[in-house]
Amino acid sequence: MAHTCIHWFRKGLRLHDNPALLAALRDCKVLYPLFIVDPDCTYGGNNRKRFLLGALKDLDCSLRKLNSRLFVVTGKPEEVFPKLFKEWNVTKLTYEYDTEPYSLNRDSKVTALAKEHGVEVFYKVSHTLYDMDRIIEENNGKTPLTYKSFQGIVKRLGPPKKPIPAPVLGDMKDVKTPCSEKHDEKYGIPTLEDVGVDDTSLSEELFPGGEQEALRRLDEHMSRTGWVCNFEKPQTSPNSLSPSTTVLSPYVAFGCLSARTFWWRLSDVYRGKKHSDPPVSLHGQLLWREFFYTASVGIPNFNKMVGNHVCTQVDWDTNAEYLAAWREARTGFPFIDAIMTQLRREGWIHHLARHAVACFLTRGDLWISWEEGQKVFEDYLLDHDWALNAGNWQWLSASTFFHQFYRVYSPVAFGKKTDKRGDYIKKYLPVLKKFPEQYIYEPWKAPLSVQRAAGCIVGQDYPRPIVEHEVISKTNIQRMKQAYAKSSQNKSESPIKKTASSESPVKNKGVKRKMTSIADMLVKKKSKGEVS
DNA sequence: CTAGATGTTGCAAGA
DNA sequence: CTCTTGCAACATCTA
Repeated sequence: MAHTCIHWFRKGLRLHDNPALLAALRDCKVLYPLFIVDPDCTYGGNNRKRFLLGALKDLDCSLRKLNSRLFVVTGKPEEVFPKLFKEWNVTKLTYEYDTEPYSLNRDSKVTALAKEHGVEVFYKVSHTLYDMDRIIEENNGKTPLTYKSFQGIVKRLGPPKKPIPAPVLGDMKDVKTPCSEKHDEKYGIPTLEDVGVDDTSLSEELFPGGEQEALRRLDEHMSRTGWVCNFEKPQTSPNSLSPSTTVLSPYVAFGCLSARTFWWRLSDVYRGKKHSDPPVSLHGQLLWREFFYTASVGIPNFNKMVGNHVCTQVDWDTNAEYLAAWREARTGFPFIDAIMTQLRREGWIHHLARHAVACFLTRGDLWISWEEGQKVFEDYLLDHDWALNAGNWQWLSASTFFHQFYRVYSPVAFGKKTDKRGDYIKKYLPVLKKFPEQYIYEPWKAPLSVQRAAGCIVGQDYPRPIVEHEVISKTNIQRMKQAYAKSSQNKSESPIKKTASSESPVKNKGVKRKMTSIADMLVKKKSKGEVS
């Protein structure tokens, strides 16, 4: 059977370990590699858009080497596809499975349209190490809520699948991509300007998008054998002047780098050597990703507090002033403001730096909902990932997964552990550059003479702290205590209404797997047996 | 059922 | 400088 096939790139912006693409090549004579610029997707802020366009350019470049091209079309997928199905006489559509609610909904619509047009749909799980549904199934339909239990499940499932190689010219000998003279005009990759980005507002591109860049960086890191084997996440620094971790996360988030490729390359490095283990190792980091992905599939309303059964309900304040000060790096706490500056400028901050600012925004100081922080990170983080962002915000706000709310990060003390001199602060907040070490984390404590000598008066040139951390963090711990007390009271008074099972609803806080989604019902049947 | 250990990454003070 | 301890104190898992 020789199909005319569209391979739809969404995430998974790569040729290596792309089983749906390879499946398309196996039985088609005509291939259209497609990316749709979907107006319903924001693609985040300017840095994320630049990364995406870079990844698309790289993809097009790699496809050219296979005598093919990338077709970029703007519009809602459910409007784009019917036109393309007809225009190109399409008989098959392939894509990588995506578990985000928006994607599931979109894909179910597109699948229905494909059916109407007699187009066969085929997809594969390759964004994650495992099929999330399989993990939940292995756990008797319950979503694991601790890393330990998750590890146990994964151990029973065995190591993830090995990645498959990228297609080579030989795979293309019976496949053509019809390209007109006007390809660039009609289907070219949009410019930054096209997607509404003023490129003069962007700073230096530290992490260029694309599969080639991803694989180059992977090679670079994997050659540091000792470093990889000894890697322990909590020992890495949130405020080093250059990243203390791999920063491969943006590449994994966009699918420029396959998680399975990353996993097995790590296994190669580990082989025969003593090495660190999950949760702190690099393998452990990939498993954290799987953990949050699984939770995002199993827990309804995962990116919200209300309607999220595992999330502690907290009476967060609405405070536009505080939120803006946090987002715009003017809280008056240099460590917090430096981190937020790095985030906005460069699109990446260290995991522990995320902890510091997330705790500060929510349970630690400002008492603002983690959902607000989630939105800001969605805009700024190059490695933004729906499931990980929601999961980590719940963790840091001590709403879900993590419960030791009395452990509060200090916006002053935490950074000192790894950067006593405040070099990181001085890099991102040059206005404080001349402050002596003694006051760099709390410039408001410096005598006026010292402030004058540093050429920076607190209250004029740099903001005064918006809260008194020592006081407010103690108040907030009490507020958290109340929220916890209230939520455990609610749980014992009104047990969750799915009492069909014999388990106690209090103990069995882990949600039962939600009903099979519409997308599953429509799509999943087709590739049963292909997926796991 | 209870008691104790554990949980990727807290802080401050003191030995 | 590294390690321990008290601080106030959560849910979850295991014995």
